[in-house]
Amino acid sequence: MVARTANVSRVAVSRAFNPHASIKPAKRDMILRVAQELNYTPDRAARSMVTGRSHLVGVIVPDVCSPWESQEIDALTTALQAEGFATLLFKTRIDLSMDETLLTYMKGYNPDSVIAFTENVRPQILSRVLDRAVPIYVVYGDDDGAGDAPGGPLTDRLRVVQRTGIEQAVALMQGYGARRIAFLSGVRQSLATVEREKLVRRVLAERGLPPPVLMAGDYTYDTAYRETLSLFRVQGGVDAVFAANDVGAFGVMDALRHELGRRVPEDVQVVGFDDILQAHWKSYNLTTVKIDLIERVQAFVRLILARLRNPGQPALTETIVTRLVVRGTVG
Amino acid sequence: MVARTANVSRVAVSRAFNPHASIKPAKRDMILRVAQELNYTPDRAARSMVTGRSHLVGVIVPDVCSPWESQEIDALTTALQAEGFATLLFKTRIDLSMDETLLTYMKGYNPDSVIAFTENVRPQILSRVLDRAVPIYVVYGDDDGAGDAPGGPLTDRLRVVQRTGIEQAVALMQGYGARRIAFLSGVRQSLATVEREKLVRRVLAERGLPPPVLMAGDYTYDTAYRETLSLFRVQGGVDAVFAANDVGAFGVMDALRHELGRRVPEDVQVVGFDDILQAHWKSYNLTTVKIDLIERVQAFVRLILARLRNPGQPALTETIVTRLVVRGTVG
DNA sequence: CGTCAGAATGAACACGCGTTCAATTTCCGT
DNA sequence: ACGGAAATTGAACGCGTGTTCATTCTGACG
Repeated sequence: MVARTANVSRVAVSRAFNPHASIKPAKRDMILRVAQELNYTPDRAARSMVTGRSHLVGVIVPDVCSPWESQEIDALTTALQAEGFATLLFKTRIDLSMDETLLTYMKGYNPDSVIAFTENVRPQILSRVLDRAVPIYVVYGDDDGAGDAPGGPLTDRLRVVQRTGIEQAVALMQGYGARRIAFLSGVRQSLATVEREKLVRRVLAERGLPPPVLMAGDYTYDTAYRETLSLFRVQGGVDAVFAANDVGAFGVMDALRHELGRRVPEDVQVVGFDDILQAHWKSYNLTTVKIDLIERVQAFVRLILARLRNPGQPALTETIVTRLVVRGTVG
Repeated sequence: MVARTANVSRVAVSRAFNPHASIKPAKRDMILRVAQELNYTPDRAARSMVTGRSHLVGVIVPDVCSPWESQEIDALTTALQAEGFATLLFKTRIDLSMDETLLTYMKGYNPDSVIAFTENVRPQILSRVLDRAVPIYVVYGDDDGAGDAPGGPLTDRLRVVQRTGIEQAVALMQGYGARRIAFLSGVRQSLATVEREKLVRRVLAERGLPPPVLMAGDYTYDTAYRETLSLFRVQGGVDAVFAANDVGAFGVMDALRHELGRRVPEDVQVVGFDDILQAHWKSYNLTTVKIDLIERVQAFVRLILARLRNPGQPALTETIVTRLVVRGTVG
């Protein structure tokens, strides 16, 4: 024990490690020096029992492999680490089903906050299972459907405005002559993809274009590849494909180029969604709707810190806006 | 409190949640039912204080974005979750420098085990900072350099045999006529890449081939792209490129095809390392040396469980073997 | 030198749990 | 019905902290 070695009380050691505690500077320095020699660190578990702060942030993700999610986790972990938090990572099943067992399991670790990238879990469930942590919910719709009802569960929100980027994308495609546009969806259960499809349909209608040809994807490369083959072998006249994510767009492009003999963008235009790092790889050079990762992660951190600073305050909302990044797959 | 609601002692509640405890089945069921209604879960922090088990596994990674690492984290998290552990994720700086501050920081969470994918941190440091957890160290060399000295720090090891896959790769390239082979390295500080380069040099010599032309990479696409341009614009006669990782191989291929007008594999052969999910994408269809992710993760979990079952036992070692996956970038 | 406010100190307590141990109950065989 | 072994129970304790509160020390001012 550090206290005995330094000939001080155990309380003094505690104070030495807490910046706001009242202790004589010389004494603090001495204790910290002894602690370092003894390789002592305050036990976070014991500390969290008395402070009620675990300094853990639970992150629930369906698929860490996905470039978009891994890049988000990377940025988030970096940002959290800078603020003194650690990332506690959990995985749901690939179909986005959020097992209530998993939430109960996570609750045991007493995270200070929870971020669920699995959009299909209702905030009601999240709030019911977790007691102390206020979950952060990512909202894609204009109507958020998260149940703002007073007396309802307290949930902070990050709203992603998808309409801006989608409008720019459709305008660009139309400007280069696209008329018959297909939409490759993501996993059906994903609220993000449902909203993307709805917006694409709406924007196309507003611009006097026919409704989108629907392709049933699941965010993966392989499914996008197969769907593209079966669509273009049967149906002609599709000028452009709007994919619900970048990886899906890659699958579309590879099927078009390497199996169907079509050129991108000369024969078929392709637009993706997310702007993952791979989107600028020369083999794809993808024009895509960007969700700014830095902005998004900073918004998460702001929400977490604000909520922890004042746990009782009403629901918080941050908003980020998408925009089109123009590269080489349109026009 | 559950105990009061169910009219039992607090001890009974504890026993109800511990499978090996002695309690009448009917009583346990009743308590668990009441607990569920009250949304009660044993606090892991409090539990870890008395059991000495946190059920946390610290994972230290330089770059979650990298496909290889994200895929490994994904598989590892799934496997750990199945065994009742949670992944505690930490990020080092991109240059692989393992900050001792980070380790001290992590120590506070009291992880049951630590896996460091940052290969340049010496086990001595890892062991000195962490007290309870026995770290797992990934070893790529034939001579492991981890300091097996008795009295040295206790460290479990996962040995990756890289020679097998490298021999197969070189044999295949040579079989298709390659003679002058370049090697694109990874980050200089990475022990994995140092060993890969050493082995490539050795295998080339054994097969009567000239030593490799060295390209200084850092595992990223962009650097690989640039290095390829500067190499092939100056020096002719390079038949093939052996990249230290798949993403680097992608950069090489894109530079060759989209900027230098060379065909792969007709003009230049390319081989990668890792076999990430993207390696089978049609734009690349990369022939690569596979490190089997499932085997690797299972080995990690075996090491963790074995060590926890018997904390005092001598150092454990698991071994996995690489092999070539033949696709379309050679021959 | 005396006084008093503010800073510094340490004893006691609580956080929520698993475990030990002695006391009590249950169960089986006769 | 009885004895004894086995199963079950609950009080007390400790894990390593931060915090409260009463006490002691420090230093400045009159």
